[in-house]
Amino acid sequence: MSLTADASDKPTLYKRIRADIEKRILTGEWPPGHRIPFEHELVARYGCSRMTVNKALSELAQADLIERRRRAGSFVRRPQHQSAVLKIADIRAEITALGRGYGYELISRKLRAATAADRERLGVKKAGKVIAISCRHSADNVPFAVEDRLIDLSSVPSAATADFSREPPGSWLLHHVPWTEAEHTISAIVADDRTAEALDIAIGAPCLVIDRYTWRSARTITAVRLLYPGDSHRLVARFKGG
Amino acid sequence: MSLTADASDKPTLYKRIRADIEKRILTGEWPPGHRIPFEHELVARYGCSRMTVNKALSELAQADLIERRRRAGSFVRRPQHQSAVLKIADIRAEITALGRGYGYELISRKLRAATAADRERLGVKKAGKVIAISCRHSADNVPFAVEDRLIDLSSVPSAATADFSREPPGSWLLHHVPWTEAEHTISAIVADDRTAEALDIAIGAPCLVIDRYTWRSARTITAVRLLYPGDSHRLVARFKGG
DNA sequence: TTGACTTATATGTCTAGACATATCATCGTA
DNA sequence: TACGATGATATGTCTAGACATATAAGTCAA
Repeated sequence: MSLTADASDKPTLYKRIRADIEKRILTGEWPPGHRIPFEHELVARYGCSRMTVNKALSELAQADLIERRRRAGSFVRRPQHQSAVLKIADIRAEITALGRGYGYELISRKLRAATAADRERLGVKKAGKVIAISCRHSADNVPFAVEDRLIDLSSVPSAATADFSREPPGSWLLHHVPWTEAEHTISAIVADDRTAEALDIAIGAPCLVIDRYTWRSARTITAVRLLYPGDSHRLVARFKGG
Repeated sequence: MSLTADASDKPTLYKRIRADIEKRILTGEWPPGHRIPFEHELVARYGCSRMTVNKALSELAQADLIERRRRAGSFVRRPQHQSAVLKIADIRAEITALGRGYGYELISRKLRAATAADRERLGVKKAGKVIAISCRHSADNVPFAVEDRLIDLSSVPSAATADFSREPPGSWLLHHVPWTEAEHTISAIVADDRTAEALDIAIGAPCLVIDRYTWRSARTITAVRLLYPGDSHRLVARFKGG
């Protein structure tokens, strides 16, 4: 081992302890189930107080890399049964990150009393007003995605006066509604005639579908369906863990 | 406000402080940009030491709910530009979670010297041996997904003797390779004749594609492509945050 | 063999201090 | 006006203790 207690340290001590342990886990030197040295052992090894070691281990536990059990010790966790994490980026950010020009076009915007279908889609019972928006995002003037969105005006009244002909509703909401929870569903369909025309692809071509349903504190905000050309668009996720 | 300092406490103090603040942020009472009370103010309010308050705030910062700036204070963060986190579950776990019977069937298994295409797919330069596996997962005897996998034997030599006719390679790898990193790409295609037959769907039907590329400490382990019937399969993600 | 009780122990939380460090605000100077 | 030095301040890290609590493991009795 080389858990040296000194070293010319840029990072603080607890970070170094955390990094040391993390490295051993990630390289497989300490496999899942392996017992990590007790706090008092690490205290002796690094020559610091227990609180410092505890902070390092607590953060590793919070990151699900280790599991801490009273009286037993700390153990390397088995990879989270093969689940992974995928990051879905904002469309504008995604296009900009690709170094391509972002374009936005409002297709339609309707303010109406919520129909039964609208209420079902938003998961609300009470009738109220909604805004239905249809728009298109493009990259270098090539259709990138079409968006079909419903906003619950009783949750976001200020959306009634927002100008969605210039700003995409997703960006607007992001800046006007603070913290949210959301549920995403990803699926695939083949393009019908309307979709094919909007995305400038062939009828029957594959499309990636993202349905996002957003709320805040049990209050529905918006439901959106994004359609991407399936053969050209890709969602990429990199993750560390199990 | 009702930041009461006492109360019949099941949870510990720092957890209660953290929950109090989190609630205010999530409900929008403290919007993005809002300055959270200084540590010394919270110390006074809760009647505890600074370390206790610090622990609560540190965890909120780690969860990206707040941002801490020296000398300035702690602030509610603006939602992470509309990125989200999606959990992709293991196929067997996914099917079992749905309360359906999991079925597995090995279609082919070939051990061979890596071809140029294999090396490209695995992202390795050196020639070596690989295992190519094709298999199918089903739910209640209905095809659920087809899997096409490549395992780098120089990284996982023991895979050569594994019995993939009984155990899915994904599960086997999970139990024999500790911690990994991975990259996922999700896209959509339409079924060609071979895929259509394997999944028992029509040619031209939409399919969801997940390409997963897994490595450990810069060492390639496996590359896998999963094909799901796109109209029936869904990836669902729930998340909290921006 | 099984079940109930006891004990040792590692983690969980907390304190009342300490010094370090980044940075905002102010004041003085060129 | 612009720039540079200075001090105030909030967070960042750390200490050397403390008591609480869950639980593995051992002990003893039914």
